[in-house]
Formats: sequence, C-alpha cells, structure tokens
Amino acid sequence: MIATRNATTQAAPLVLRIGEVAKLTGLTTRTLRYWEELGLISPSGYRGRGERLYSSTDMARVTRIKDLQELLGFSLAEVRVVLDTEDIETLDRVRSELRWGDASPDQRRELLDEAIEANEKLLDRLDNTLARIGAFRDERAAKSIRLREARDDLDA
Amino acid sequence: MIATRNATTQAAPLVLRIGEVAKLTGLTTRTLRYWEELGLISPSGYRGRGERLYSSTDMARVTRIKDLQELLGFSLAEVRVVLDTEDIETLDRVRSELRWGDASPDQRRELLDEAIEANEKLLDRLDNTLARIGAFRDERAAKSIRLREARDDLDA
DNA sequence: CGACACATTAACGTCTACGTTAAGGTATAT
DNA sequence: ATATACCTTAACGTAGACGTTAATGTGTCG
Repeated sequence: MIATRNATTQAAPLVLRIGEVAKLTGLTTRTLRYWEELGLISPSGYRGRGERLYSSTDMARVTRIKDLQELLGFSLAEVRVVLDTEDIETLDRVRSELRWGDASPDQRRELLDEAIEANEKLLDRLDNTLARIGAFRDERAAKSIRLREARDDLDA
Repeated sequence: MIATRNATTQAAPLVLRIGEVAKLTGLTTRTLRYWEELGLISPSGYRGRGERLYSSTDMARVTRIKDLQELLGFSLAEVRVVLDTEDIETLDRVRSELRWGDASPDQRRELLDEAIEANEKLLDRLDNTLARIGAFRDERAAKSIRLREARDDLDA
C-alpha cells in the first residue's frame, strides 16, 4: 500500500511496457493488471492516457510475487502481507531519515520489531517447508534406487 | 475404539470413520469425499449402507495427497499422476508375481521404465524447488541480520 | 423410547485467480 | 490513409477445490 513517487534523475531507468514485462516474466498482461488491481504492484509511471511503464524495481517486485505464489504456494492475500513487511524491512526506509518521514524513535522501533518478528515467522516457515520437501525428496531418491534394482533384476 | 463386525484374527486393523480421519488430518469430511469422487482415494471398506471405513494405508494415502497438494503446490490432477506412478513403483507390485498378474516381461520393463522416468522427473522438480526455496531462505536470513543491526543502531 | 451424534447422497453456492471478449485509443510503418 | 501492433477500461465467464444446506439414515446412551 506504499506508493513510491520518485522523480530523481538516475541512470538509464529501464522502462518496460506491460507486454514486455509479461514476456519476460512468463505472466499475462491480465495477471499484471489484476495484481495491480489488488494493490500488490503499481507501475512507477504512466504515459499518455494510462499506458503503464514498469521500472526494474517494479520488475523485481513482480518476480517476487511470482516466486511467493508459485514457489511457496502463498495466496495473493498472504503475498500482500509478506510484501508489506518487506516494505518496512527495506533498509532504505529503515536507515534513511528521509523515508522514515516523521516517525518517532518509538514508532520506528515498533515497526522494526514487527518486521523482525514477521521475518522470523517466515524463516521458520521456510525451514519447515525445506525440511519436509527434503524428506520427501530423500524418500523419492531411495525409491529411485529400488526401482533401478528392480529393473536390473528383470534384466538378469 | 470401534469394533468391526469382521471377526478375523488379524492384528487390530485400525479402522476409522470419516470424521475421525478428518480430525486427524485437519481436512474436512467434504474434502475426503471430494477426493474420493475424483478417484484419488477409496476407503478400503464400507459398513452398513455406505459408511466409509479408512484403514491405516488409507490414512497414509490421504496424508500423502495433502502433502503433495500443500507442500508442493500440486493440483489434484497432478497428484493423481504422481499417485499412479507411485502405485506402479510399489515394490509389492514390482517384485511379486501375484500382483503383476499376466504382464509379460516386456510389459513389466516398460512399466518400470515409465515409473523410473516419472520418478526422475519428480526428483528433478524437487531439487529445483529445494534450491529456489533455499535461495529465498538465505536471502531472508541475511535480511534478518540486517534488521537486527538496524534495531541495534536505533538502541544506540 | 427419544435424544443426540454421527453418517449418507444430492445439489447448489462460493472464493480465488485469473481468461476472454468487447469497444475503443495511439503510435509506427507502408 | 489505412493497416498493424500495441495499449486501455469494463464486464462477463470459468476451472478448481471445496463450503453449505437439505433431507434422510443409523447406532448408542440414559
């Protein structure tokens, strides 16, 4: 829900149209617009009558969403939560006085603590998932061996 | 415990009704019936007018489906494929003449080869997934450290 | 015997995450 | 100037995976 309105003159901004983003990410334009509709992304620029322009950070956010969704099976609602805390976690916002705006030290501490806790929760979930998938993998690897043995038996 | 009408002298077969399976697995009865409707499971017994009875192997299959679905994000259609090859892979069927029925050696070899290939494919997918989640985890772990540093800075 | 807790099938409802037209605007090439 | 290839919003459609309700049956407890 944090919109970034940046007008700084950086080096070559890399601006993509929605179709290019779609091809690069393997998503559809419909999906990109849908995610925007949900407030998960917002292209950092528009041209003419509403033509979306995506920066490289926009791209990063898009692929992040895709990863969270496909890799970890998060619903878009869950993705939103992760992204929100991720916004807080961004060091630019954490360290830069400019972007912390008028937050008091106590407020900053609170936000940070929230972000830390959310991060730990996610880490735990990731480790848990890794362990379970790992176990499944090992099971499958063992089965693979037995299968080969069985075929060797057949060939003998 | 539930006494079956079956008076076999086997070692206590562990028979559960659908509600008990639901509680043990965290699923709903609706889900269990739905999976059965799709042909993913079939309780090994019925009592009276259609009351489902689940054995421990039924339970194993149920939790397996749940894992494939939740852990790996498989659709129920994909789950079906995995389970099908898993059935072939079962050593009982592979080694026992009884259960291979009238399959010729060539047919057995073919089935085995199919199963082996499917298994390798799944293994690759698992390794790929593990690697990507692992990378994500590492990213998060690094972020966790930076967050703690940021809080330390605030406290200082 | 009735209450209650559980089971059954059947059918319709719902949520998510998009897909798919429809109707039009804009920039570039021929 | 018109064709082509993009883009836009708006709105309706859909597949998957169940949720929910209705109408009914069955077994056990007090």
